[in-house]
Amino acid sequence: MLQLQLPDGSIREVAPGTRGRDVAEAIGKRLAQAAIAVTADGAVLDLDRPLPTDKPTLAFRVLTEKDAEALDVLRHSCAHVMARAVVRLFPGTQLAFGPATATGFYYDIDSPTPLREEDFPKIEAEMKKIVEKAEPFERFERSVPEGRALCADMAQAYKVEHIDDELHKFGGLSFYRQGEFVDLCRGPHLPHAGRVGAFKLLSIAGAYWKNDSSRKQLQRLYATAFFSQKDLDAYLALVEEAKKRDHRALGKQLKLFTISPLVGSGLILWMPKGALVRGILESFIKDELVKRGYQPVYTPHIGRLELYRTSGHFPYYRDAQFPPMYSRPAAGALDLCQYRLALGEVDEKKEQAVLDYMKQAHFLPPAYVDAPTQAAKLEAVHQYAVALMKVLQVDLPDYHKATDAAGRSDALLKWLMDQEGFLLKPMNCPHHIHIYKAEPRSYRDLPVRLAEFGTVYRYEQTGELNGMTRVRGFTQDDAHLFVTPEQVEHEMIANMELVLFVLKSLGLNDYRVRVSLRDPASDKYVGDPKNWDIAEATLKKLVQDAGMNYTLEPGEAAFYGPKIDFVVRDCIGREWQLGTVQLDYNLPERFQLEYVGADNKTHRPVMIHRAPFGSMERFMGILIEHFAGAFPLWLAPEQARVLPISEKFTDYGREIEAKLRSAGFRVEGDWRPEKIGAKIRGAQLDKVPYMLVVGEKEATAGTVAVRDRVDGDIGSLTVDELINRLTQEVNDRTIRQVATATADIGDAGAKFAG
RNA sequence: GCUGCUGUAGCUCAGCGGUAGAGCGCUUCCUUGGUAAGGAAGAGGUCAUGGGUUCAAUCCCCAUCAGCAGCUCCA
Repeated sequence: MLQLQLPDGSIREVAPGTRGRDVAEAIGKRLAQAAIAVTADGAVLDLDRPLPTDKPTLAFRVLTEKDAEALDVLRHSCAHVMARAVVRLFPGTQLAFGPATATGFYYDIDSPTPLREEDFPKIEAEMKKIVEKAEPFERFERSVPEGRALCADMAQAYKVEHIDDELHKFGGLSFYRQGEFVDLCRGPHLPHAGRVGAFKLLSIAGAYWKNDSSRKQLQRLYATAFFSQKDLDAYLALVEEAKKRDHRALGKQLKLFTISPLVGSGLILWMPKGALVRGILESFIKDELVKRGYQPVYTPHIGRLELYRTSGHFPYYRDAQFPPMYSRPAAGALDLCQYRLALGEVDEKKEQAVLDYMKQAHFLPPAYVDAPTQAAKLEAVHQYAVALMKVLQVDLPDYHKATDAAGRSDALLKWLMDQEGFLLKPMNCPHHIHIYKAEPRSYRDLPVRLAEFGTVYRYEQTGELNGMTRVRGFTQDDAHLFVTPEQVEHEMIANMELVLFVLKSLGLNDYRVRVSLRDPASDKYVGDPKNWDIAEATLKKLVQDAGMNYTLEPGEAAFYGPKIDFVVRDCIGREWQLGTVQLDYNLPERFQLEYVGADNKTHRPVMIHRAPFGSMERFMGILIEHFAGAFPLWLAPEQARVLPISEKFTDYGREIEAKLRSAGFRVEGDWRPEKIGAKIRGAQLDKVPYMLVVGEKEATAGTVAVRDRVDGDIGSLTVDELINRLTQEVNDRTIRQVATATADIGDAGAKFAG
């Protein structure tokens, strides 16, 4: 017998082979009718699937529409319904993956006739027919060879490939049949399609097969489903609400920032109001840094190429940087040849990256694109380099002596190192390193903490650019700490505390902590693995000791070291890295940093990179959404607006404005010949924290009628009382209003694949 | 970068193979009012840019630029 422990704690004994549905029926008829699926020890199972017997006791629960897991089941089943409709309407469609997501589901498909959004009504109509027929989802199992043959019979090439790549490792395969539609799938599913209450197709986009950009791009059909139309409508309304908070829309409306194609995409122009907020944030953090023993420095926006060759940034992120600036034109062209030759034999993906880069730089050697092999490509580059050198009268005997790509690359690089070349700085660390190096350092000087609002430039792919959150020029509230190995832990903790202090000060309490580690399978990381081990162990210990909720994420580390990242979501559910603290044993090595220890010998310091805001641009973008544009008083670009009842009180209003301004507040007045209602509406829409209504009564009494953005009319105050109130609120950095409802449009992970 | 969609007044958007419309905003005038929209008049557009098709293109086709959604990437 099998023992089931029900949620109320009671135990129910059932025979082996009993299905979830049987138990639900035994408990009650209405429960059986409402049942969607069951859970056995947390695993969700179909109603008609026999309960597992490998353990004598199971925690058992019947899932109904009220349970969150049931919604995932519904959505996954709806994905099958959608796929079935698409296959009916577009014969020959190949199916890939179709999982439920945090807010809906998608199905990746490859159709001979690509789908378009105009097809949505047709697909939805077909889905409706399927739902109305309420056919059951029937599970059946096959051995791997049988299942593979079945998929091949159905001409589902992606399913076959997936079986060959992954699923063959498991003993058998499961399928679900619904009418004429059969799909390789792990399940679980609804008892029948009639349980799908409401659904809507949302969008269509490209997605690479198995998320690999070197593989074929499929069409991903996004949709969502709920048990009721009411829930669907509520979700869609929530999404609409959230979109109104989008920093790109609010930034425009509230005149915080703008982007001009003529200045360049991904380059933020901070308008006066946005600049004001940024300035306040900068002073806020600067004051905090000085208290914590930081030394502010300034460094230029560009640096010698050699600097970034040494740091590793230039070669490593070559195609994600603005092209280098050489004073001799020959150098620029030969630099590209060198880049190509240095890579030598490369994989398909890197090859594509090189091609793209050369295209972008308007440099494609003749015969390069058509060259059939790697060797032929290299030869084309070589011939081009020879021709260039001849025309530009560059004489490199070493180059001509070299017999292979590596030798030629070395010869070119040697020459290029002597050329004057600059790079827009992609990172601030090399500059700060040279401030460290500018004087001999003793262990007594350490930690040296150099801080700067440093603007860096990175050539992000066009498809990545996004408002203020992903840009090509941004300012980090950057600092580099040079510490002894013994100081690492203490300084790391201090910096995590600083990040937390910043987030807390702004009421950003909804973040997650990511410990970004290296991917053991990748070769992109530099430095001694031993140092990596030390660094990673240190970070793990820190977050553990701090009792933080964190996730370990291999593959997320910087190429020079692991990091602790603070990740927040925007209003439409996308995640962005804000604050970051990074531990680095590598750059000190590369730049030969030293200090003299108590033993009078030289030692190598350790570097900590950290930016509590991340970048001013991204932080501002997130902050706009966090407050829905309604900044707390200490940050509000316009803190109060004087609203005269009529033009007769303009003079009195001007007086109030002047008094508040001289008390240090950012105040404007609405002097238009409008009625008070219209002026209030304007101020509310501009999200001004305080509206100061002045008319006959106030002018006579020497007061102002204060209207609060949140609470409305709060009665009359004298100017002194008002100043006291505002001063208090600014000093406390009071946060009175935060936008809470985030529409989880983002994909927080697939629930049921297949 | 890839796939798809989009680009019309300062903003949000309608529109059509026969050289342009609304609402808001702006300017001026009237109104001088008490806590989310008073009234009237007016200004404002090379319909993203460059080619092509056509008697004729804002509309159809191509390219470029820019934006949006997603994928990939992110020091």
